[in-house]
Amino acid sequence: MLSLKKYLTEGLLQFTILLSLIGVRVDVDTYLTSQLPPLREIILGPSSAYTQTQFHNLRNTLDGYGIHPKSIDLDNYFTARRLLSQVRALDRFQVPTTEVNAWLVHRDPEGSVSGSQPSSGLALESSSGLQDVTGPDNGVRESETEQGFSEDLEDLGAVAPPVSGDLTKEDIDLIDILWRQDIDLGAGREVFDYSHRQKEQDVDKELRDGGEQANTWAGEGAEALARDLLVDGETGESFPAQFPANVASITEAVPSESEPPALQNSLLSPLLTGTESPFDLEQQWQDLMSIMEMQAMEVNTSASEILYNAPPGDPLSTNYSLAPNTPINQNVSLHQASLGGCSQDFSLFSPEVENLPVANSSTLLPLVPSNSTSLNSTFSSTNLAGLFFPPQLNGTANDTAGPELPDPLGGLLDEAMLDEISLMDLAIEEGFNPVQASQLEEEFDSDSGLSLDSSHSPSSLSSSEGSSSSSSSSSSSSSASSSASSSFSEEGAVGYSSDSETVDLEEAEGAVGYQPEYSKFCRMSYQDPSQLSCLPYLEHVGHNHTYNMAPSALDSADLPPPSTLKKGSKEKQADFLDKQMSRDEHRARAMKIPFTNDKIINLPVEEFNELLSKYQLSEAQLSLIRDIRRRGKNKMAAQNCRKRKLDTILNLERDVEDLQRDKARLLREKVEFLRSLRQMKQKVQSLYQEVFGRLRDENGRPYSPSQYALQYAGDGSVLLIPRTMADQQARRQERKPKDRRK
DNA sequence: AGGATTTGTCATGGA
DNA sequence: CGTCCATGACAAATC
Repeated sequence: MLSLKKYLTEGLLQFTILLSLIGVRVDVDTYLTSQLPPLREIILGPSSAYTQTQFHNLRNTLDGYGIHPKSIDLDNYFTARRLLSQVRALDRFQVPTTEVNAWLVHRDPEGSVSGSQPSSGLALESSSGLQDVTGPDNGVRESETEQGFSEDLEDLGAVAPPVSGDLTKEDIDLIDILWRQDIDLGAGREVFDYSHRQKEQDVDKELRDGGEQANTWAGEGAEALARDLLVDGETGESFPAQFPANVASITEAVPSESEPPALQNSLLSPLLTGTESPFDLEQQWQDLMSIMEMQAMEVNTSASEILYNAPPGDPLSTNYSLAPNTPINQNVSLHQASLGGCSQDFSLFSPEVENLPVANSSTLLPLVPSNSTSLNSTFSSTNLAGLFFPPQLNGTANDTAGPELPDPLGGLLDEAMLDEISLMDLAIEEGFNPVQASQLEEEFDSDSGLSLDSSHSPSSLSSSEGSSSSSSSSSSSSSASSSASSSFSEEGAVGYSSDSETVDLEEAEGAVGYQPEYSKFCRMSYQDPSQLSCLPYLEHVGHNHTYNMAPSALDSADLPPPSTLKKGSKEKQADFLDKQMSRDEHRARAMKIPFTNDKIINLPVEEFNELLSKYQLSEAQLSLIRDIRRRGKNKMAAQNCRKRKLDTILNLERDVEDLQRDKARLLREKVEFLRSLRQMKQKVQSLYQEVFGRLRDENGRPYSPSQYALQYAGDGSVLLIPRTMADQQARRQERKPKDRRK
């Protein structure tokens, strides 16, 4: 039965922690404060809450070596520590959300930049990037955007934020997912802008010059593309069969770029390097922002030259310098914008271009001529690839390719972030209501972690009480353990006399006995006089809860009734001292016990027996002495026990508060995260539509959204594929996550 | 007077 | 087996 109690207490505590953190719906505070019988009774109830829990065991086995196992204060300390660590562990478990949230806050287009991060300019860039995205006149603003781009580079370099070194894998995964959205989108868009313009020119020339389009591209540094174009036999679409040869020439301009084909890598590289410490999220975001900026500007050689002239030591410059030069497929050059990333730093993709699956599948229209063999492995390592980017083009497909194309991004987002979103949605639908969210936001705007305490149980002690309790507990243990050797006043009340006999006797005169108001201040500090320090002037007050008990038969002989009316001060003093004495002390005096109750009680057994042997004591005396010892020890034990109970309750209270704080914080973070996610989704969708709308087939006609869809491949390329194929791939892709989840 | 709280005590069980 | 300790339960003292 006892073990069951212990189990219940401990288990329920943990269960409470879990409930409050897992189930948003479970409100521990409600259970505790609303007096719902079951939980409250179990946790705080008269029996189980007071039951000694496994704290001892935990402490002794984990980190309690060398410490007296029965020290109350240590109970408090270790319990608090253990529970706190649990909470923090849970918090750490939630870190992904936290980290991502912080990151996303910066990209808030409204410029709601968290104060803790120094990238104030970033939000502005973000907004401008958005404007560019939606702006109808991207091409017109060529020059200014160009300038802005270079400025951006400087800014980005200046704002490079500190690296958050302890990102967990979940962090990185989530970040990468979000990163991919924007990167891919921004990339695709930027390329499309360029492609679009190119297209318009080239189409005209094609009509005029026939097969001389390659020459047309020479000026743009893209002549090789035309060479490599393949014509899809089914659709008639032209697509690059392999990576453009001109990339090499472009990369030459990059100081530290050694591998020419690394251009394509830049799209994914920021993500892939998420696991690499030196690359921080802020940087990634800045990259993304800059890419978005780039999409509004004209990509031409002059711009590239400017960029390339950036100091070689500037990593940002080198990173971004690649983007303008991106070779562009005349049909669909989605990938170029995505190459704005840091190819130099993250040349993860092998230069050797594996033959695209596209080549095998004639129906596929690879928008990006590049594909990398190392991509799949790299991505699988980040756990992202599977989610977001199907390893191979024909091997996987997104949900995007719905028959009626309404949400082309659905696949990108819904599938890629299936896990996260579903979890969050679940949480939102089940346990999270907007009212709560807004409340949370309001509460946390005040930056007060304790804002939830308004609903706190009235029984909760004030912090001062708690602190006094804990401080008292620390000193009481020493008292309990060392009191054996300390002198004990025979006149003082057993258990809470001062450690000085003379002080007790002489100064107790001014004491007024039990004073409840003081006892409340010095709660739980009755055992050790030193604990009265919270009220120094009470130090000498014998905190004796003297009973006005009727003298027992033994006492009656010797003890004058307290009501004896002798006016002398001596009498008064004796009277008072009598009152101060405990029953056992009266008895001891009555029986003429030759030593103090303090010794009787606190002496070790050997010394105690030694002491007894020194005197010739009657059987009654011996019996009384043993009773006194037993009762005295039990009294202290009872005090310790009650103190422990109280500490346990206080700890539980504190734990509940902590959990409430954590829960509220997590909820707030979730809200912010979802908000950012929503914005991202919208942005991605608009970009997708814009990109798709700018696509033209070889005849200059736009693709029908009902027949084609853009697909994001695992290597960062974007493909234009027929809907039917997209459907198939989507179906195939649906099964994968389930398998993986097993 | 009576409820609530504090404290001491006893019985019991585990170490 | 004796001792010590923890704790539930009870009662007295006190507020």
